[in-house]
Amino acid sequence: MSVNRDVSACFERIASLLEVLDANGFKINANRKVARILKELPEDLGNYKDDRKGLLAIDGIGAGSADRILEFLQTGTIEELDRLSAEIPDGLTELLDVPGLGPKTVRRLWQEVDVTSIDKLRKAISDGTLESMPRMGAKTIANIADSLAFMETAGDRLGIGIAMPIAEMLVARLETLKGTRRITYAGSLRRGRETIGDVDLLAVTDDVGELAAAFTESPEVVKVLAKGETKCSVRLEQGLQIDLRMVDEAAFGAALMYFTGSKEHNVLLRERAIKRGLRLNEYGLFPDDDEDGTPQSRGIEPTASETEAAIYEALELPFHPPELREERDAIDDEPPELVDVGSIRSELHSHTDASDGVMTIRELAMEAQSRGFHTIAVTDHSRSSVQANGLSEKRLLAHIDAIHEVDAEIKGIRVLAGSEVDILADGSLDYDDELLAKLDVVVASPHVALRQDSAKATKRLLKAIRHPLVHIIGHPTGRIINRREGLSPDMPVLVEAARECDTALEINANPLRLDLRDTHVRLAVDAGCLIAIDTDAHRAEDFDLLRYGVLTARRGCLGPEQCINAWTAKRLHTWLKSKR
DNA sequence: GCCGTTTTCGGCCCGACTGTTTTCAGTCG
Repeated sequence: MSVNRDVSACFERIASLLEVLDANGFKINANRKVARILKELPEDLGNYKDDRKGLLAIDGIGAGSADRILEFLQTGTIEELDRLSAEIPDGLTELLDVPGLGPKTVRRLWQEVDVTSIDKLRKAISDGTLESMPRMGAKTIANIADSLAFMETAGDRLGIGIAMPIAEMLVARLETLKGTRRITYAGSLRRGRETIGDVDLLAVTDDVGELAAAFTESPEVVKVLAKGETKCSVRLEQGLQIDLRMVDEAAFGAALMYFTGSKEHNVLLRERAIKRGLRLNEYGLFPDDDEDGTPQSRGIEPTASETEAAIYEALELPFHPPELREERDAIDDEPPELVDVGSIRSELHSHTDASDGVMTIRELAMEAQSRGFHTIAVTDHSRSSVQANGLSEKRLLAHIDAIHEVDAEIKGIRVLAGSEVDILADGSLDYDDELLAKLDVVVASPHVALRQDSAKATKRLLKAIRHPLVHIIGHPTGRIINRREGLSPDMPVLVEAARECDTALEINANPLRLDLRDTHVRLAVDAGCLIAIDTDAHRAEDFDLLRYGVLTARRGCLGPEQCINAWTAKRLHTWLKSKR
């Protein structure tokens, strides 16, 4: 799949180069859109080598892009990219990554003072060259210097597992202010994306001054980026940017919709509004009278504004849950029924102190019961996972007995004996079939050889999927977000085999993993696969991670029918036994 | 560059904030 990434990077670079050259903005956007599409594409672009028609069938890819993709697949390069690169100094586009520097400024830096890289920019600040430019005052220069310093320490986008608790902490604190009537988070966090660039908070308050002050003076704030009548922005210690927008109660729905995004979803909604003689902005959906100035500033009554549902309805569209507001989600498609945290009734992947967890079997079972589950599967590591204290065959046999004892003791929940069995590099499993057959649940997961090539990974996982004693493939790619790419198997092939063999694919809910990822879930759901959502709990509080898995599932359109954790005990146990 | 339930040409979302300059351009989301 790295070819997807490579081609996507080419289009992103073409867009940046065009931007600095002051090309047509729509052309720039079109190239950037193609870059996004290719980055998210769950199938390997290599499959399109002889399939121009297939490329053209993808929304957003036209003849020009299709030809350039094919050109890259055949020659390893794109002539247009080489040509544009030759026109522009090498380091110039990296200047676009400096917060506050846009294409216009970068172009001026290049042409007026020969600043063509971040290093040269630093020098131009320190030696005073920048001050000589028109429209380049002391504040602007100080902001650029600050951005450069920030870039040195800033890392990747934050994982949702870090950003969500921060957002919830801020919401809980600002909620207690006297004037605050409502406050919630929006943005990519509300859409449940696996990583978060910045956090958007939306509030209704009777006292703008109080809320703005409390927000910008929060102890975690290291820099106030903006502080206006309706919008404040700050940066926290972790490098995370938080935007706070304050709106009128009557416009809350429109604002929530607007700040939840995605940007691309908003654009589609606005275009829809225009076609219907309406105008949509963060203040509401208004009749468009073609006059100058914003409708809200001219006292025009909105057609809808108080709730998101009212706006979708007025646009004659089905309501879209936040998780289905990405660029890939068609706006006129009726969203299917989705799983939610309340519909999850079992946990099928968990660890005890027999391997690398901290709970005893009994503690684990009691915790699962307190969460309202009808079934908990105890799935400690297998013998090859030495670092995780994996169980030898002998220890596993004793463990199975211990699990059965607890199952007999505790009423109200079924405690199943299972194992998280390593899928070895060649696709074979870490225990022999005779032992696997004694287990109620087999979760087979890759833990080693996670850098093997795509073809080998596909073969390896196929073998595990087709193994008649395997119920679930745990964290199928083994990726760790921002840290390890993991395997890149041919997903369409895997999901097809999983459907045929009635083997479930796991969404590992740990926010560091979220594996399957959302686009893979969508592929698996469309193929008719069974999906498990498991927390991979090692300690009691890990059960709280379930929500991240559910968000990912929802982004992949997973409904309760295809999610084995949402099934009744009877149905789940019948399915488990069908593999015995 | 892409797209079509008015279009194969002519459109392509909308507003807030900052900084620098007196009316707005640039950036961001």
